[in-house]
Amino acid sequence: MLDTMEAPGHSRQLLLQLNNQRTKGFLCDVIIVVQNALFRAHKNVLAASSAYLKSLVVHDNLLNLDHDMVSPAVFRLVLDFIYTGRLADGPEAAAAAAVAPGAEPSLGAVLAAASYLQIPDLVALCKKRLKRHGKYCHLRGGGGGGGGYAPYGRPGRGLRAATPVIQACYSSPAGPPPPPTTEPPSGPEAAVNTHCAELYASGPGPAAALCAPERRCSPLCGLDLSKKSPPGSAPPERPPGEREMPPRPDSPPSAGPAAYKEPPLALPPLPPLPFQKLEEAGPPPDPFRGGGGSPGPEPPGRPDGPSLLYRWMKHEPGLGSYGDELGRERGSPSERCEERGGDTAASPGGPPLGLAPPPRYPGSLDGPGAGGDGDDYKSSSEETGSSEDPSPPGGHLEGYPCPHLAYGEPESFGDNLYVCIPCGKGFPSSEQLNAHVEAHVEEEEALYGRAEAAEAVGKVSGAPGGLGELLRPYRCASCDKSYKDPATLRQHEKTHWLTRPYPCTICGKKFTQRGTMTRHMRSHLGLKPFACDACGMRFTRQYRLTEHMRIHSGEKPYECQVCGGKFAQQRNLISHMKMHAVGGAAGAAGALAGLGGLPGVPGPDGKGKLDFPEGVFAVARLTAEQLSLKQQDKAAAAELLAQTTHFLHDPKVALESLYPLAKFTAELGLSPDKAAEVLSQGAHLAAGPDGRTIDRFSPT
DNA sequence: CTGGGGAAGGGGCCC
DNA sequence: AGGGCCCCTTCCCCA
Repeated sequence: MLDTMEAPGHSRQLLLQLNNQRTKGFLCDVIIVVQNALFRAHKNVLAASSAYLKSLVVHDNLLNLDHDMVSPAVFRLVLDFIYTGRLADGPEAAAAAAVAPGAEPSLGAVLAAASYLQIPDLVALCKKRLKRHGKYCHLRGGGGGGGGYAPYGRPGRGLRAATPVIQACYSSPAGPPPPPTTEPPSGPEAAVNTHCAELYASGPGPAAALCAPERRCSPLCGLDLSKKSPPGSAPPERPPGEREMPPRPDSPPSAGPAAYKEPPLALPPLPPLPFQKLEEAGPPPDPFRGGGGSPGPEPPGRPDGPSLLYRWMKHEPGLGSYGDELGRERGSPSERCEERGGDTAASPGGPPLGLAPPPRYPGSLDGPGAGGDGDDYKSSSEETGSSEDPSPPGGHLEGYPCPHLAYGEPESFGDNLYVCIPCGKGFPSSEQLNAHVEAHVEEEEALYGRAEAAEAVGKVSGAPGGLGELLRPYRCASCDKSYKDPATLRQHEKTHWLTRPYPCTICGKKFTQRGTMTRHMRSHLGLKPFACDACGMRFTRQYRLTEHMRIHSGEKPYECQVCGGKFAQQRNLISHMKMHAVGGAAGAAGALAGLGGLPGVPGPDGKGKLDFPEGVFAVARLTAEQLSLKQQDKAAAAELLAQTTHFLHDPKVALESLYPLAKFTAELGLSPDKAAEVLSQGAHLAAGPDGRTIDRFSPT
């Protein structure tokens, strides 16, 4: 039997590694949202440290802490304590204050947070320190009124006016917070980015300023995904008596996204509200903060959402600095990777550097909304496996210019630490990567040069393409699609890239367009700037709100041409038509085609009225002629055939599905028999001599 | 249990 | 960058 032996310092070393990984975001599987700050951490570590967090991480990958209970600055200290066992003091706190004046958290606030989060060790530590300062008794004895913790006003370093809830929190450490007695912090302390593992949503305070690149607060910082609420889309006023929505005494403070959801009556048990604070922190005014409880006007000089987002994009390693900025910022990936390269010490026990396959997306970080998109992930990985993938054998990160972008931890690239996003090739030096990127730029220029040349030729000679070519002169070399302007073409061409240039920093999913990525990020963060005036429901997109408003107006502009059913959403009409298609392909085809005949209702291709191939009309004419129909029936027959677009592709199906056409043919004035005759003859004509369907007819 | 409808979330892509 | 629209998908409710 082996004697039990203990490696000295093992636990400390382990904690060191965990903290190291946290600061790099490596294997972080949970995001904690505190007001407008986001912290990344490990569920296991949180669960092992805090009973409260343990209860939350089981269910969510995104936790929202009540910032009345924990300010971002305080939570940073708490998180540091969890991962180090030390409570920052002295220089660190002073540094925090220097960076964000007023952000220096008070010991009382830390104690309150520790109590709130149920971290006994930290509670004990705070108490001990407070006693040492002779202040603990004050805290305990404080009154309930606002500013009741005046004893901590500004007693000294590390102690400043704390959050209004210290006392209440302290008195009920395990419970959820009572309603705040004063304004929640909205000042600079609301956004203190002092750690690498944080990123920020928008909000008052100098979050963006704190994220200056020189602070090297990457990988995550300065994220603003808020969005201006459109005029007239302001969140609705709540009914009297509901203006304040204090945390429910029986629920964790993160509960309650439905807090702004009307009506309160039929509400199911309130699900957690992971993002409410983020929404509040965003530009749109939120009446749910209460009339008198609004955060107040934004501090002057605060960067607006887009600019903040822009800055984040610009400074974020690997994020958004590619694509259009391919040439301009191509040095960035190198620098990032240099930084990352230095991180390799973070995993000394790990495998030696070597080409490793790209990491799978951390499933636990899929976050809300990722569920239905598994195929996207699949396709993404399929890209990697594509035969056209220029990646070297063994593969390397596709679209991971600098792996700490998403995960913070160095990946294994072998010597090729410098990775080109578009093609995924790795290079051993930034210079080589730059040279390679240069080639991409030249390719682009050559491409657009060709497009312009082609345009010029087309204009002069009236070459193939005619009007279309003139209207959309910028043609994609990969798929022959053409566009009006080079920017759109450039945008489109990214869809052909093997690697997508815009990865999500939370889940790693990659996108071809920055806008899509930021929209995706909003879904992670639950930012829903578009509110329905009628019911208060909020949406991530204006279009969704427009769609939603039809529920209230009763407008159902989309009508089924088969059964007359009306729909408020076009997508539901389309799915409805598929149901018809199950029962009769021709009927569905006719009905779908019929959409094209409805003003304002786009056809199944979604591009407006259908453009029937001239061949269809040719068949219709021939059919009508051969059947010797009456003149008006000829027109009806032609219309019938024209509407039945599937006819040309599968006449057999069309013939077998005549019945669903009955309604339509009746409207045309054709008897079912006559309609069947028309279709039958049309099918005969539409089929080639060998029985195959003729897809294209030349106009006669 | 199943199918259909209503409503909504999310991604792609063009303008 | 943002808006808009299309498509796919999911969830929920109800018959």
